[in-house]
Amino acid sequence: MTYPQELREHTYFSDPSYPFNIFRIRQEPSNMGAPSLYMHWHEHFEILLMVEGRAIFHIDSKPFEAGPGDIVIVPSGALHVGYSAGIGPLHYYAIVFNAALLKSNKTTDPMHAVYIAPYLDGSLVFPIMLRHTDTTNAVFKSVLEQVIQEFEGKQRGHELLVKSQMYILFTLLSRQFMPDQLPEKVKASHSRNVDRFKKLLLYIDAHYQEPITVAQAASIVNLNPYHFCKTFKKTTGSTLIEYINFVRVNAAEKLLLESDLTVTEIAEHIGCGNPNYFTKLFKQYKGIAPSQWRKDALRS
DNA sequence: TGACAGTGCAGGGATAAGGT
DNA sequence: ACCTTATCCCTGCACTGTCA
Repeated sequence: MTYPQELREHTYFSDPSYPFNIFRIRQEPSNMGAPSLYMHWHEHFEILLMVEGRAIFHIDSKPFEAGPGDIVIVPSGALHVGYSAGIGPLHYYAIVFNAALLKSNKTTDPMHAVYIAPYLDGSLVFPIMLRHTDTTNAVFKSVLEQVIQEFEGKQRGHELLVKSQMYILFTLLSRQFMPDQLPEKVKASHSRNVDRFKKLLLYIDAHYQEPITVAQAASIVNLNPYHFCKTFKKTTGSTLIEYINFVRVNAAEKLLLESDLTVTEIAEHIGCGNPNYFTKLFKQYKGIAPSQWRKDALRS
């Protein structure tokens, strides 16, 4: 089970001069709606390549349902979260890279300035969803598969080949989509709410051990509680309580793995004083009781 | 964006049963 | 004996739909 929580603030790049990484996310058959991608944002680009199963990704307020072969492009700085949309296994790749990977060292590179730079600095954006049924999807998918193969193969010089492939991908995307840009007004309409909620999510990450009410959360983002509930759901795809519980269960997962605390102690530690309720919650999100999850995790 | 009312469910308490 | 899990029941609050 992979919850790339680490993607949010400190995506792991083994070499700072090569800001590129690929995460393979595999999720066993679970209840529809099970979270598959921790809600997060970062200054990097993220491209999701669906392999198996179906998932719903909420990216800057908008839901996108994706199936095998679909490509999801998460723009730099976008708030995003993913949920399983089926009961079968879910498998996809998350390709994460910083704009610095493709930034030209040459200050006067007109081709780079025209075709690449506008997307790196955010003045232009690609469409978020590239369906497997789109005629051009196969080309982009093929490039991504080569990137994954090269990255996983780790042969000598793979860094340069991956970088070259990403140049090809950006250029092909730019060739395809540059004439069809979204108006600036559309982009601006979402950015305000997203920025507001980033502040709140930081607060929740730091205070999930404490009770957090809707009223408190609403005051952090300067909305009244009624309007807050709707806007939060619209922006993130989940309710406030669902999100807080998800953060708590993830924290519990870490404690189960890395500490000797009892289930009761962990329940208290994550702000869930009642161990009965904690067990119920954990099972709801993970499909298995906490003690059993610990046994399975330590065995494997 | 705010307010209101109705609905649903999160969360807690109590209890019992099973496992170590 | 202690810990963990499951189940039932109740209360209060979160959430939604609607209207202004």
